[in-house]
Amino acid sequence: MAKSPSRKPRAAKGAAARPAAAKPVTIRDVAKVAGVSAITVSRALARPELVSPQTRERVRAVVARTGYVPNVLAGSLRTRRSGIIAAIFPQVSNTLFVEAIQALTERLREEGYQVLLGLSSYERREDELIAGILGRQPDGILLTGVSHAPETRRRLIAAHIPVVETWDLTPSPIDMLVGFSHEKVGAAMARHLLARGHRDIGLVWNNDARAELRRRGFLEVLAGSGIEPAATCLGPAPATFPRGREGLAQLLRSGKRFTAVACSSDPLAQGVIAEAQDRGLRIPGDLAVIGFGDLDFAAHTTPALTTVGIDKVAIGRRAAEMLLARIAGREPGERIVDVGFAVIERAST
Amino acid sequence: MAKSPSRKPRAAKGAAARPAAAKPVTIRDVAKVAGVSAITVSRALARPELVSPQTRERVRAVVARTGYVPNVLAGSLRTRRSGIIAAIFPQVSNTLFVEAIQALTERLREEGYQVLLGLSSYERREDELIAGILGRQPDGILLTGVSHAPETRRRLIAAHIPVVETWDLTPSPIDMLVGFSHEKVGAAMARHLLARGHRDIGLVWNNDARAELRRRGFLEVLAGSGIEPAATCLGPAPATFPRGREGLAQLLRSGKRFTAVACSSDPLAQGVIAEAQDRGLRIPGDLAVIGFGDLDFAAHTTPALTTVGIDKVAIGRRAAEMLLARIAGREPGERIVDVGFAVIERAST
DNA sequence: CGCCTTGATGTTACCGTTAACATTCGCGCC
DNA sequence: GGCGCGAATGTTAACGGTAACATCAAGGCG
Repeated sequence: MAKSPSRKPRAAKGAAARPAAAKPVTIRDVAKVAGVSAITVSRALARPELVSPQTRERVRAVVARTGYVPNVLAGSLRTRRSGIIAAIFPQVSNTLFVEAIQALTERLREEGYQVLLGLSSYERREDELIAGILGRQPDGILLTGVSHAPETRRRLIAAHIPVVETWDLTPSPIDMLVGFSHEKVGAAMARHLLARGHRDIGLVWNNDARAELRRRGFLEVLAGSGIEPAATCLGPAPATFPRGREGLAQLLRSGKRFTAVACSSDPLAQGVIAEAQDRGLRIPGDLAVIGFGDLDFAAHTTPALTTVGIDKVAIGRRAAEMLLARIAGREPGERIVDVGFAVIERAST
Repeated sequence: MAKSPSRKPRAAKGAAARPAAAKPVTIRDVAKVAGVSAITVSRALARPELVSPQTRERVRAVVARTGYVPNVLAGSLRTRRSGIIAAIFPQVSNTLFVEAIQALTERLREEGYQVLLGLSSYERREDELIAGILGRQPDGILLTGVSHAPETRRRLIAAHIPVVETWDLTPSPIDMLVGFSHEKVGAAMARHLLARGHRDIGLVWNNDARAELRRRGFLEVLAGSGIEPAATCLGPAPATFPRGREGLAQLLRSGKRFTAVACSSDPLAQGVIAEAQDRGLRIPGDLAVIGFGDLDFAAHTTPALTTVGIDKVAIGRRAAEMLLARIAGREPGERIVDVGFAVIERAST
């Protein structure tokens, strides 16, 4: 059997005239030039207070001159600290996540950690992704959501590193948790609409795991008043403006009557409003609309959007703090943090 | 040496009842259990075709049973291949970037590479960020933009790894390049408005480096017709819906007359439209609006937004291809790729 | 039948850094 | 003057893989 032609891991030496990747400068090269031992260079860079000022200066000069860049991989291997925190998100197209990522990254960078972002677009990829990432010896892991394959759980526990789950609540996290109750959010949205006198309610929703929790909370409250939603349009993530338009169009096509539409996220709500206005419906007169997320535009649409606000930055920062605490050997104040949420009443309902 | 064979002296501080981080399973542990040498385990996992089926199976079983996770750091140190591609972006809140990131990540993952995302929110951080990342021995780097500190250039060249710059063009990239001409985009936007008969034009723009290039192209074309913009509102990134509203409000406060507004990005344009409609202006009758980016909502606003479309996915994927080619020792087809753009005429102009 | 080839596996050393322990030296103090 | 001590620096040996080369048995072939 001839060798597969597709795989070519060992390319020939390639373009002959290539620079040939000069052997990189190592700590020993620097040491030799500076007339000290390797360990002294290491100290001068990592723990300068252990080295005399003159030596420190001499080493720094040589480093600058030679362009020495320490090989973090080698250092990590020896110290067993990679300086990497892995963060797994289902998507970065979701503005909510983005803000949390930014806060997390910022805080961790202050402490010298780098964030390795893993995108698990599809549920079943999460395990594979995490398996690959654990080999990189992260010092901590942040997960989005609380439902993970049992295999994933096992792996993470076996890895003996701090784990923070986010964006949701559960009484039994793998390790630590910072999030809020999506069911309560859904319930609050429903209560808000009921309080406004709505009885005929449509849903434009998407079907990711956490949105489904919000929907459950929403439906339970409705059911408590003996109400079923008039119509529901359920689509796949991500939730976008055009999907919101299409969602309302579908609800209207159903022929059912409704005076309010609840949406699983603000872009959907924005789309619903646009579609409604195009059809001459007045908001909130003819149709009330409520969203989720309080994204930047929510306060500035016409009419301004009633929605549910989440402190995304707090999630990112708290998660960072908890990981840092654990890494440092301290116990985090609480293992489970509920950041809560707030219904923000604006003009659209 | 009468040293006790016991391991961990264990810092006296930690919680007494903690698991004490059992020593992780190494390749030698697996080898011992499977009754083979370490290198055979290594081969069974990384290049199974070199190992007999029986051995392969035996090793796999032991790996599964012990939960062995190869230490990628150690492997990378020896092979000098980290399997990491670093990608530096100024922000992830920009949808354009997000789509490119996603395409890049996807393609690279197919080849077994992991993307290390670096966020250089502030210009001056880029160098620092890259310095830190180079120590992780990435196999390639993607940069956003083409203007970098000289120190950064030097470092990257010294690192002897493939570099792709993106989102812009320059005749002298560090290594490879895939982007488009922002000046031409600006010029095309201006030409579009001029062709529609507009002579009094306002700008709602933001001031990141590439937006400035688009503005320059825009102004040059106007100047070619002896025109200056009626008014300009220049704000900091990121470009958001509320900033668009505020932008138009400012232009109107200036008292200048204008029949069209050009925006440096679609969210700004959407905000401008919202503000205009709130003030009873008809679009495009009283005011024409053009944006940039062709984000998902652009085709679905009312009226639909005239904008400039960029093939973000192509940027991500081409960049990935170029890096992969270089890593494999092949020359990329072209070192400089212009993905172009297209003015998409819709109802708002 | 001996030589060469191929496939399967093993041995050794090394990747670049730093933990752990060792050494040296100067200085204060009894 | 001897001792202890801390500051500055050095030596050695990992960390956990895999490249490079070595070994060995089984077969092909003139």
